[in-house]
Amino acid sequence: MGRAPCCDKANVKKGPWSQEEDATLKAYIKENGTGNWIALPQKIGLKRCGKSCRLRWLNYLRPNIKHGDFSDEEDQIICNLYISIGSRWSIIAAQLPGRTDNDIKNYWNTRLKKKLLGPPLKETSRFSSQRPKPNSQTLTLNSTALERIQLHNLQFQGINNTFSFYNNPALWSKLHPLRGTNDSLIPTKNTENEPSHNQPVTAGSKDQDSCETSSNFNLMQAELNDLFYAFDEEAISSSSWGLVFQDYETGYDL
DNA sequence: AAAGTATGCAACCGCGTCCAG
DNA sequence: GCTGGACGCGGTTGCATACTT
Repeated sequence: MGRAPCCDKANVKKGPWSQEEDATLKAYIKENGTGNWIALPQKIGLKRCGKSCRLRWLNYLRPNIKHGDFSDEEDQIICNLYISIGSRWSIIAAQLPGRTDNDIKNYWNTRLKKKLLGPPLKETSRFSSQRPKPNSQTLTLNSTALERIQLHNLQFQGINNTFSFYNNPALWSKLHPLRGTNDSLIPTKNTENEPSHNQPVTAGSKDQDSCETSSNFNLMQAELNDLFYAFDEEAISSSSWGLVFQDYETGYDL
């Protein structure tokens, strides 16, 4: 016995929304606000699933939704947060006013990932012939983990680049918007007695001109430690992980 | 110009979480 | 503490459009 369906699938319209449907939904919410999404379609005579109405409202109809190209700063924020917390799009979206999680997810999967990492890595003969093929679950976990490591590696390589994140203190506050709160989302290895590097980094909290490369390096090292602790223990310890770093351009092992 | 392929994005699906009863 | 309904989220699908051959 499974879960009861949220709506009568047979009598529900699917696919793109018409202007009339949009107008009906918008007018109702403007008048009454959002409430019970499941009951809403019946109230206003829409042959839509309540979840579909919610999605349409959140992603397109609600005020102040920003569509169109992402700025470089938004790219940077998405990239840094993806490294820090992975594919938690709703949290990432919360840091980008006007952007929706769906928008960011699509943007990442279709464009930003390619822009930063290059085209998808083809399976190498080494991987396919010498390593046990991971099951689909570990494959999914690994690809996300691997992307994050590769992105971190790119930032590492860019340490001497004036425009890189690590040499751009103005962006630091954007890296850890969740830090500085008591409910940090990123587990760290710090014990209570150890000095914590996991402190909020805020732009202007120190003399930006005095930020030497070495301190940036320390920051980066600390973040790399955090990164590994953020991964599933299973992902790190699994012998089936097949972790080989490869250059996306050349395909050579790093 | 037509067919095939790639890309981008809106929308759907299923599952985990939350919370009232 | 348990249960069921609703919500919220991330992954996936499907379609329209753009691009290539």
